[in-house]
Amino acid sequence: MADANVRRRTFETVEPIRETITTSRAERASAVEIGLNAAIVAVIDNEPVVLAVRDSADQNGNLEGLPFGPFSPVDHRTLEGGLRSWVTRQTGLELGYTEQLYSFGDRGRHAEAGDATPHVVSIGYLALTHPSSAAAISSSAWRSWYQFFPWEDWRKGRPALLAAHIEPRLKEWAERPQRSASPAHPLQRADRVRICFGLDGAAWDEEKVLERFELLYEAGLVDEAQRDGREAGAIVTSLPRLGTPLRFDHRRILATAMSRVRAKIKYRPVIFELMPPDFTLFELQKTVEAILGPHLHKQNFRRLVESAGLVEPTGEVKSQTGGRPAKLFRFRREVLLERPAPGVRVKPGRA
Amino acid sequence: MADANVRRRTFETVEPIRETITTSRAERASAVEIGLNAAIVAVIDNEPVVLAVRDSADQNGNLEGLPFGPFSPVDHRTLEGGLRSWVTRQTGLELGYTEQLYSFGDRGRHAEAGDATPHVVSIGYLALTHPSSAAAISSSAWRSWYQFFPWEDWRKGRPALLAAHIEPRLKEWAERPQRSASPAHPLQRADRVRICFGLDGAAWDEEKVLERFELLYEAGLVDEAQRDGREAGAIVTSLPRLGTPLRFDHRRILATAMSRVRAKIKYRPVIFELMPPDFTLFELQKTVEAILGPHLHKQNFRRLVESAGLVEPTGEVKSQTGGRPAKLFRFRREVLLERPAPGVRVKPGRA
DNA sequence: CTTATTTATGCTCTGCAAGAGCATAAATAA
DNA sequence: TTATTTATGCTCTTGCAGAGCATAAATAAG
Repeated sequence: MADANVRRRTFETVEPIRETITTSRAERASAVEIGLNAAIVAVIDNEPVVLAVRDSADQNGNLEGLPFGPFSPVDHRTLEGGLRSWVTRQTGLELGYTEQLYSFGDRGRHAEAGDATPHVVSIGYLALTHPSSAAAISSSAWRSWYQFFPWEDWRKGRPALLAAHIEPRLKEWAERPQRSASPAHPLQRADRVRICFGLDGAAWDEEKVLERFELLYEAGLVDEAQRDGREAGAIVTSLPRLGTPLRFDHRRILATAMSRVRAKIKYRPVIFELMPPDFTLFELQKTVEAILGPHLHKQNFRRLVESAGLVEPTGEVKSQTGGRPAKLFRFRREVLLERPAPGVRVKPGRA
Repeated sequence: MADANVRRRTFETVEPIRETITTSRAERASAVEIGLNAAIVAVIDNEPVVLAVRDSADQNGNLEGLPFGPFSPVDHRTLEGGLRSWVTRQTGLELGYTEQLYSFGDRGRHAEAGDATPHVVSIGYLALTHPSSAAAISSSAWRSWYQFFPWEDWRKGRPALLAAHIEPRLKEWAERPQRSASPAHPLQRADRVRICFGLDGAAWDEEKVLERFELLYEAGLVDEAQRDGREAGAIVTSLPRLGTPLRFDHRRILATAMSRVRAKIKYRPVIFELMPPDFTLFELQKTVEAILGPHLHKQNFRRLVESAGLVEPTGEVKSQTGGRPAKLFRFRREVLLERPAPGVRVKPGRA
C-alpha cells in the first residue's frame, strides 16, 4: 500500500457482462471506466487547503490533480473502499471522514490536453482531515483552495479580480447571441451570471462555488474549457488565466467539494473533523471562517456553539493567545446521538 | 424513442481503452456497467407516488423496478441525457426537473435472485413531475411510495408496524454480539436504531428514509437482504415482509429519493414541480404534507408561502372546495432570480 | 511596576420569524 | 334558514439571532 508510484495500466475487459437488456436502437453499453477522486480538505494555519498530487508520468504540462484511481470491482468491495485504497497508496494518508459528492460523466470533460480518453465517469469524494494525522508523502502537497478559485477568497473583502476581469468577460459572454434556455439551464445567461456572482444587488452566496465554476467553464474563461475544446478562444487567450487549473475534471470536483463543505458545516457538526482534539472557541471560529469566508460575531459564535451542546470544556486553558488565556474545549461526540444533530449554523456577518 | 419494449441487450466492448495508469499491485479495471435509475415522483390525490415498471422479460418473481438502463457513452453525451432517453423509452415520459442522487457500487447489492451479475454501479436520479404531463404507458404504473416503505407513512400517526414488528426485531439485532464500530458506522447498533427510528425520546426525523432502510437491510429485515445473501435468515423468514421489494437496488434508490425530496422542499422551491400551474394554497399544503407526512398549521403555512414571495394570485378562484371558494395561485418563477431562493421551509407541527 | 493593548468571556437589548390560536368571510349541506 | 366546512386575516407569545456594552485576565510597552 505504500507504493504510490502511478504508472501506466493496461485496460482489460474481464468477461462479457451477462445479457440484461436489449434495445431496439443501436444503444449499446461500451466500456466505461470509473474514476474515484478525492478532494481531501484540511485547514492549516487558518488556510483551507486541499491535497494535490503530481503525476510523475504526466507529460501534459505537469498539472497537479487530486488523488485518484480507477474503480476496480475485483479489488474493491465498495466505491469508497476503492477510494481509500487509492488515496493511501498515492498520499500515505488514511482517510477519516469521507462522503461521496457527485458523479460526472459529461463527454469530453475528463480529457488531458490533446487527449481522446474514451469514457470516464468521475465519482468525486470529499474527505476532511486534520493535518496532525496527515503524513503526506513527497509527491503530494497541501495547496490553498483559493489558489484554484481566487474569486472565492473573500477574507479581505470582495476580490478585485471579480470587477477587474470576471464580470466584464461574463457580461460579454452573456450578451452573445444564444439559443433559448435549455432544460438543464432554464435561466438566461445574464440571470445566471447575476445570481451566481451576486451582481446588481443580488447577494453573494458562498455555497455556489460549483455554479460559478461551471459558468466560467461555459463562458470559456478557465483553462479547462479550452483544453476540452470549447468555444471562447480568441478574446480570452491573451487575458490572465483565472486560477490554477487541475488535471482532468478535478477542479470541478474540488468546486463541488467546496460547495458541499460550506453548506454542510451549517447543519452538521463536520467542522470538528478539521480540528485537533482540543481547541479554543476562537480557533474553532477561525476554522469556520477559513471555510466560509466572512467574519463572524465572536460572542454570538460562542453562544451558538456552547448552547447547542457541540463542545465541552476540557478544564485546561491555553496561554500564548496574545491576551487572556482561553479555555480549551473538545467536541461533544454525544451530540451525534441527540436530536437534531446540529451543525454550526452560522450566517456570515459583516466584516 | 416511442419504443418502450425492453428486451435483452448484448454487451459489447467497443475498443480497448487507451492506457492511462498502471499500478504495481494486481489492481486492474475490469468492465463495469453503469446503470442509470430514475425515481420519478408525483403526487396524485394527495398520495405520493413513484413510477414503477415491470420487466416483461423478467423471470425473477416479476418484481417491479424503477425505469433504468445502462449508460452508453457512445449514445449519451451526459449521464442525465442517458437517463432521460431510457425513461422516455420505457415509460413514454419526458422528464422535467431531474437531479442526481447518489452512486451505489457495493458488491452484491445489484443482484437478482440467484444472480451473479458481475459489476454494476447504479447512479440514482430523482425526477419530479405532475401527472397531467404524464402519459405513462401500460408497462408502467404509479405506486404509492408508502407501499415500499410503510413505516414512513405517518399520516395517521405513528405506524403500528413500528412497535409491532420493526422495533423488537431491530432490538434483537442490536443486541447480537458484534465487532466494534466500523469506520463507516462509528455508532453502535443500538444507538443507530435509536436515532434512526426515534426511540427512547429521540425525535422521528422524516428525512432519514435511507438510513432507516439501510439499517433494516443490515439487520436482514427486508427481502433484498436475503436475496443478496446476507445473514439474518431463520428468525426472520416466517415473519411478515416489511414493504414491497423492488428489483436490484431500486428500493435503496427510492429511499434516497424520498430523503432528498423531504429535505429539499424545505430550502428550495421544488414542491412546485409537483403542482399543476394553478392551485389553491390548501392544495399546495396538502402536497407538502403528502411528501413530509405530518400536518402543518394552515394559517402559518399561508403566511410562510405568501410572505416568501413564492406564489402570486392568478385572480381566479376555485369553488367546489367544500366551503368558501379559494383563491388560485401560481408559482412565482421570479423567486429563482431573487436572493435566497427559498423553499417551503416548514417544520412538521403536531397533528 | 505601571499602563496600554489584546484577547476571552458574560450579559443585555432588540427585531424578526415561527408556533399557536381567535375571529370573520363565504361557500355548501341539511 | 341554519349548521357545517373551508378560506383567510390578525394577534399574541416565544425563542433565537444580530449587535453591542462591559468586565476579566493575560501580554506588550514604557
